[in-house]
Amino acid sequence: MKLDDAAARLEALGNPTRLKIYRSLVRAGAEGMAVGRLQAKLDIAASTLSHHLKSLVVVGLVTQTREGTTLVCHANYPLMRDLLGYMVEECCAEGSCAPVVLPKVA
Amino acid sequence: MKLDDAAARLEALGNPTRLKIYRSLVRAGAEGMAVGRLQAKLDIAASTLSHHLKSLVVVGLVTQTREGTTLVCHANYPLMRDLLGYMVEECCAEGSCAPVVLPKVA
DNA sequence: AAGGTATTTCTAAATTTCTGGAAATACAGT
DNA sequence: ACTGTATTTCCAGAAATTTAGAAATACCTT
Repeated sequence: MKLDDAAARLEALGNPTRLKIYRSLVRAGAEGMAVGRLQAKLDIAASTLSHHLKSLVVVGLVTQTREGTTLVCHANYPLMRDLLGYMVEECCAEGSCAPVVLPKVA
Repeated sequence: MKLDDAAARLEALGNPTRLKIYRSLVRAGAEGMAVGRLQAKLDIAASTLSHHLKSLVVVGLVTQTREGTTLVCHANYPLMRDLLGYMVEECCAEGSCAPVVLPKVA
């Protein structure tokens, strides 16, 4: 991962509302969560949520799949893993925040 | 760590210039790096650098110690560890980005 | 095609961020 | 006290973000 990409992803997560969105999607697990349910849960305007979701989708942290009229959102776990891996590799010193072990996905 | 604090720290790192600053400080290791050297290395205006450093200091990711007229900056490793720990705990699902092992500092 | 639900896009206003020149401050040495 | 180096603060402008109402679009059902 390039530094600029990492920064863009950190920026996407660096907003309380978007971090809540992302966390909700992580907790929703593999089945994900529809935009509408996300909106009810977080109690924000639909257009506002849509903008925030777009920010997360653009940087790849969230993916969306249509199911009829509803759009289901999913946290992109592998990308988060890569991002955390980048942070550990580039922004941690041995013996302080590292060693952080990031095992390969089976 | 609270969600709002995590978001604030991610936002601080979510800017290419600030991420470069932080990475430089990590690589500088325990002795840290003076603001002046950082400025020469990154080739940005002194006032711009000062603003970015302040952002990092405010959220606790960077600490500063005076040595005569020069200000030496240090990456706050334990806080980065906490931040990564938060991300793993709150924003990772078992078996996907987790398991990420964050051993305690000795 | 008509109607209903889900979501996005348009538009806009308030706020914040980013940048850096200029001036001010901090500290050391003479 | 004066000079010089290091850094911050003041100021300002351009650009981007955040928010959300209103209108538009997408899709399903009948």
